[in-house]
Amino acid sequence: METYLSQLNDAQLAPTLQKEGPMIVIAGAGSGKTRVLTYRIAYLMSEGIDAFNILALTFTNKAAREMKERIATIVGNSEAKNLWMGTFHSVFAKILRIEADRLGYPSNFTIYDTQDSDRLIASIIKEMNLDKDIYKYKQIRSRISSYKNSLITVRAYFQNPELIEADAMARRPRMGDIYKEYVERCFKAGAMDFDDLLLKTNELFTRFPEVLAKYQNRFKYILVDEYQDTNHSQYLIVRALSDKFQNICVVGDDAQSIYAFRGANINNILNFQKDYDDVKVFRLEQNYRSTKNIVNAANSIIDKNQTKLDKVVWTANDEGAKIKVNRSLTDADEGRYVASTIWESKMENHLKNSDFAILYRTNAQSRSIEDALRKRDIPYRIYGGLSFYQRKEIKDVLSYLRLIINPADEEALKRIINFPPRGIGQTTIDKLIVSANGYDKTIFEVMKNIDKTDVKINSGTRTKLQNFVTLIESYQVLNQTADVFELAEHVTRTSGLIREFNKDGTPEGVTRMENIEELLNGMKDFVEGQKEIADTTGSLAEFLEDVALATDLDNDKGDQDRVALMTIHLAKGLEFPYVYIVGLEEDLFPSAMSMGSRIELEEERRLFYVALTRAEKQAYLTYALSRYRWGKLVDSEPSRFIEEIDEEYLDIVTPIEERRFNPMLSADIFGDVEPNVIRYKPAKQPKLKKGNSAKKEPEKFQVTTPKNLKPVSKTNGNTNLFDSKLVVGNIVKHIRFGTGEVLKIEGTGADVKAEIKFQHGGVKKLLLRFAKLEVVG
DNA sequence: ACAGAGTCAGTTTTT
DNA sequence: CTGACTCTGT
Repeated sequence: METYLSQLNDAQLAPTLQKEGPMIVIAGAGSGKTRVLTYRIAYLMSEGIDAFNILALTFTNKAAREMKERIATIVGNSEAKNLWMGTFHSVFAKILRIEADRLGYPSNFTIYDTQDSDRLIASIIKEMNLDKDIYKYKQIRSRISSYKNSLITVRAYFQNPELIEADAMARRPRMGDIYKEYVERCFKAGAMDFDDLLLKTNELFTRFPEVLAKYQNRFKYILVDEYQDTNHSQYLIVRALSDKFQNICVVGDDAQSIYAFRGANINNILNFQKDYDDVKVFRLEQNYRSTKNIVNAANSIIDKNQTKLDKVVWTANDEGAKIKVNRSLTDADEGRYVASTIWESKMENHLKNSDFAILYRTNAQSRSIEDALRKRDIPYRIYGGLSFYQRKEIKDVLSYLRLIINPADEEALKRIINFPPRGIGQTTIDKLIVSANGYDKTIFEVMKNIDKTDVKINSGTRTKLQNFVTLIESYQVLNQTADVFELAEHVTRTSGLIREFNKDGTPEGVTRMENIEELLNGMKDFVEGQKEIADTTGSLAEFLEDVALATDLDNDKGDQDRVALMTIHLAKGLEFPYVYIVGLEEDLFPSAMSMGSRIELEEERRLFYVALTRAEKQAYLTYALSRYRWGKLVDSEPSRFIEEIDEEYLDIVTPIEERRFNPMLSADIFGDVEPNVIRYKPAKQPKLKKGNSAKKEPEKFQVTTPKNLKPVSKTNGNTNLFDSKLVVGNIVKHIRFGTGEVLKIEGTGADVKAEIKFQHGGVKKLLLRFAKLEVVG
């Protein structure tokens, strides 16, 4: 039982055994802070503290799950189950469900994701007849989000002349009105956005001292991981909950604070010692993760920052290989370099794919890397970006389920009221919204009582509306008896969703079907998982909450051997033997948006520090001299961060120019491994006039798409445009064209190829049944 | 109501 | 380069 403590060094042991009082653990990268947190909880429990009295707030749900499992092996499964662990958002969503009625919310409130918020804001701006070029919904959303994170409610906003002034100066005098309307509409829809989960928790604790007392008494011991990334709202929650017993343990690293953009306040960790009396301070400075080269290089970077706590990270590990720095001509070359060196080191060292991670600053950068990995047949998995639950078809299914639980959910309703199409158009929906606002009812209620209202909608459409209401109500009845999986299966079948996606048998529709299938499988797992875990209900409501708050990382079962691709932000807390940091170019990393101030630049530098310290054995830094941005090749310069590393830790490898002509490393020898791209040669070779070879005019070709064939791809919901690539000689053109349209191209050389492809779900697919090349002239 | 066709603005980073 | 929005005609 006590043996686990022997796995700790002295520096780790001290905070682990510190049972009571406020304490902070300043933990350098790779210094074993998760281990300290885990063992401290296990230790508290072994000292007789009830698991019910411990609350641990982690950065991801996955981290919470893993810690819980580890603790279970030490103290036993049944005890560990009683621990409350999870992210701020998931823990307080649970508490809010219990206490919802005090705040006037239903306990089955919906959680709006960013997309839902965006759509609601966009529709409010439209309803208010505001100029959408001035009132950009994304900017509005981020303003609202930062208000909420700073606990500026609508009322507080209107009482604050400075804020009103600032928004007026930004040519957005109606900002406060939008904010007010947004909050009211969310409330009416029984919905909370991500920020509300924290804001409403604060509201709950301030307005109802007896509720606060209840949770203070319950959570006598509180632990917070990644404390440097908490925002003001989270800070206040922690303060309030820990106020009575002051048994608060925060762990973090100021050098890894990278979430200022979502309100994280680095001062929370810098000032912790001022917030509580007699704070015990612990430092973990020995790094167990990385080689000396990596640790020292990382130190040399973070040294350039002015704002930081005193701390020296060191390691007893081997010297290790130097950090490889590679320059490429283009982003595609960069991808090839990454893919080929992964391939080589896998061969040489018998490594797994999962030993490698490729980290980038922006999600858009994954494309060129993916292409290169695919050509080498290296399996990979992308984390983040457009997550599974944000895909159109998945959100459609989920919207039906959301509406079953909470018919007030306006965004879910708007999504599916006419999908699949049932003859309810925009005009009708607009009328319903206006009427709902007028009667102060939800849209669903208006529809249900359509005959008692004075809405001007003709009888045909009324019937359609009533049919829709009846459909949803029949699902609600089924939800009483069926489990999540059975219900969802029934819904997808009877709502017409499956028919809609299966309709034309397009590859697009097929992927959508596969995704829906995957969702249903996930539900089956969920239902079966719940049978084993006693403390959860396995209800639809619970499933939807999991889905709303789960990240890609949380869902990763880690059972597949794949190279990991993700943003640096997502990589925080993870480690990999081999790490590539790609796109180290000025304006990209550091981001062009962050070069305005020292504060922002220092955050970028911390981000780079986080990236580098993910590596255990070997780090690669790569940059390209030019890169495609918005379809245009743009020149770029190496990032200043490369120069900031002490040169003694670097190994500048062969420039890519020499590599790209090495056939062994060229992608071409692998042939065209994208089976979905087919090259066409013209049926007739263009004839060159004899004796006239001195004057080789560019030849003209044209591509015709026959009118009688239905397009297979749609670039958006209602248009038929094909994205195609035409290769004529060495001219490559990207063209978008419609059915029956004629394309004219010029080029030299007889070898004309037309690649016609389109994209869906991130996978390039072929479309060519109707492509025909003809030679003109 | 709806499909087709044309135009336009956008890239940090996430719960 | 791409998705989202707008305009047009049926």
